Amino acid sequence: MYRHLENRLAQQIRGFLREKYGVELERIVIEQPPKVEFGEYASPLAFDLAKKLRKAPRKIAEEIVAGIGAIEGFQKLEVAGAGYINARVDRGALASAVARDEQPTVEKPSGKILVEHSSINPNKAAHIGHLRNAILGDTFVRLLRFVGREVDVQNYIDNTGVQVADVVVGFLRLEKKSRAEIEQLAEQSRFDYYCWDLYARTSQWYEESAENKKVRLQVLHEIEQGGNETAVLAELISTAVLRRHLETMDRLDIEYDFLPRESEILHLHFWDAAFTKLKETGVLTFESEGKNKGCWVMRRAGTQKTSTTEDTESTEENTEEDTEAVSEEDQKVIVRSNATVGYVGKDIAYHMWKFGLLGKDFEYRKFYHYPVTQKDCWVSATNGQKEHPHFGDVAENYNVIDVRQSEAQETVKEALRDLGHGEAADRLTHISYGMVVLTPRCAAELGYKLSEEDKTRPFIGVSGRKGFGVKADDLLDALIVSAKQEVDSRHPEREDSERREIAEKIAVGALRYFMLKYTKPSVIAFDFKDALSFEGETGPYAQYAVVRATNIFRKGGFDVEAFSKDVAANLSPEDLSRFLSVKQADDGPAPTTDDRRPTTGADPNELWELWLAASKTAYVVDQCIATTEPAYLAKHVFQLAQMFNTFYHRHPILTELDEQRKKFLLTTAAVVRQELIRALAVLGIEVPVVM
RNA sequence: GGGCGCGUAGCUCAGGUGGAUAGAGCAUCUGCCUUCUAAGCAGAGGGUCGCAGGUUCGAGUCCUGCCGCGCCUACCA
Repeated sequence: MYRHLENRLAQQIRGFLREKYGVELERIVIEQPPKVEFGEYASPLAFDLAKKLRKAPRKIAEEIVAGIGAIEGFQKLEVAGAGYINARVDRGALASAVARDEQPTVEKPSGKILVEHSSINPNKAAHIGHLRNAILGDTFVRLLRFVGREVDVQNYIDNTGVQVADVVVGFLRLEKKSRAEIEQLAEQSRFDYYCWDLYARTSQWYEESAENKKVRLQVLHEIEQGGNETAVLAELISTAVLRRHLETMDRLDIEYDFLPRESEILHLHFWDAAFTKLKETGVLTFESEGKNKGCWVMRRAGTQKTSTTEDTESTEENTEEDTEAVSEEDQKVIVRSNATVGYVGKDIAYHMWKFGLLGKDFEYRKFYHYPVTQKDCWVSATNGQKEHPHFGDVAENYNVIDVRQSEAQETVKEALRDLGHGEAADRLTHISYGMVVLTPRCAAELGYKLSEEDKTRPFIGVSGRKGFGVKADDLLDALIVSAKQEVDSRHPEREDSERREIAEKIAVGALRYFMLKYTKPSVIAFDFKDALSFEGETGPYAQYAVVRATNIFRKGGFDVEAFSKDVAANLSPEDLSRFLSVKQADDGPAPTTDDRRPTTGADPNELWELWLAASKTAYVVDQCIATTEPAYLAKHVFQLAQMFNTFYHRHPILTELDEQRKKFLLTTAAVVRQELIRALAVLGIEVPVVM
């Protein structure tokens, strides 16, 4: 609603400027005033116009305000300071729209969106770094679905890489396990933990001798080739670990639709198809000498083309070596001299498939059934089921991958562009985010021995290879234990199973919020103290605000859901306006409020701020999508909860004597509660019945 | 060397396309549970926004140069 009004205001101003001054501004800058006393919107555009029109800003602002006329939904415009134009909305009308839950229809682009996230190597337990990825990705999916987009969630599984080979080596060489024994272990509830340790041990074992490292290459080769016992073991292990990852993420309400695996990219010859096209179009060039002799290489993303095919006429600058050559520095090897393709190459093929440009498709079979939502997650296969959903062929693609992959992502885009699919490249977005690292203190708490060098560092990187890191399930378990203690002491009368369920929701709320409150570029220095906190800017804080709102209704003998279903029925826009508008008492000082007993003379602005914040959710969601930054919504949820808590303290509702006012306060609580529940759901956070 | 990112309160972080008095949380200190649950509220202290220039009515925000930190820069995935 808030967004809607802003657009209307901007349009109106634009039209007026065109008519009155003949000026066309590409952007009408509208911002949110620092205080609600200044109105709901403010524009400094008179300052910009001052130069163009050679008039004082204040004068321009006055002319605009005087000449623009009435705007639907707005009370008036006014000039402030040296030339600000402040706009005041019709509070009753906006509040009424919020209460009616009016969502102005906005046209949305058509086409399916593919969000790829998680992509955890299936050779060990998921850790906190993977949590950030999955939570960021899942929240982005929820944001898109909130605005009505159709989304497919994919989780790319690299099941043929060295990481998997390492665990296979561990089982065969270090543990000397038989296939039957491995099968039995794979049945264990936390097989991924077993692999975590084994992977670290194997990595260490490689350091012992060059001989050991050779084993790794041999095993890797066998896996890639397929059709042998080693490949079967790799499949067995990676599938079991993958299943564990899905279980772990399901604990956080994170689901996937499709799991494309590298083994199928290989066996269904995706690369061959891509390679042909890449050669035809000259995207890849063969190096016949130099450092990369015998390789097929590509120009590194971001580097300049040295030769130009058409548009420019820089022939005079062409020197002999310049013809099609890319300097070695700027080369990215795609196909190695031994004719094997690197990971970027496979990624290019995969992305061609995503946009329906490869001319090939996976085969599919059901892999995992989500017990709660009853949905199925599909996996790629070489001979799949006949009936399956249609994946791929999407209009847009967002990849959630940490910042270290930025260059590789750019290379993929560059390849698409050079293949002549510029529009696909433009619709491929890398959602890049910073690493989750351990503070030295945290690493010490976990019992890791730090090298002298590490001790001087500000933080320690998580490393699966070294076994450094906090496992996702461990963190979640710790959060549940901590929440459970609190729930036990607060609600001893409830069943243990119910208390457990409540604790789980709190734990998930805490964890998801923790990962979302940092903006993407920020490196998260993980610390148990912060992550395990349920106070202040946390998920449980917002959940608690909702529970409190619910309690008002319960104690008052109202049915919240029934009341919330038709909140608007309680009050007319005029009633709302009466409670939310400041009496036009000529610019005197704002009435001072007594914090203790403000029941009668409350500041309408303070209540209005709460309603206004509640109206901004859709606006914030749009912003999150446009900037691929879910943290804004997390921030918004916290601010709304914070304002609600203040409101809650300042206005005892059930003891309110004025019936009309009581109804208004209840309506306020219902509206904010509803809005918080909705916004929390977009963050993937549910609210428990009690806390 | 090149590319990307970061540097704001003791700590962890917000500060959309330059705008009104730079904000939260944690930690510290002081109050508030016979009240709709204190996972809360009210208040206090705490800032040369890394440094130096520049652009202009106006810079935490934009430009340049430094300083410090991280990541990427493999015929590993």
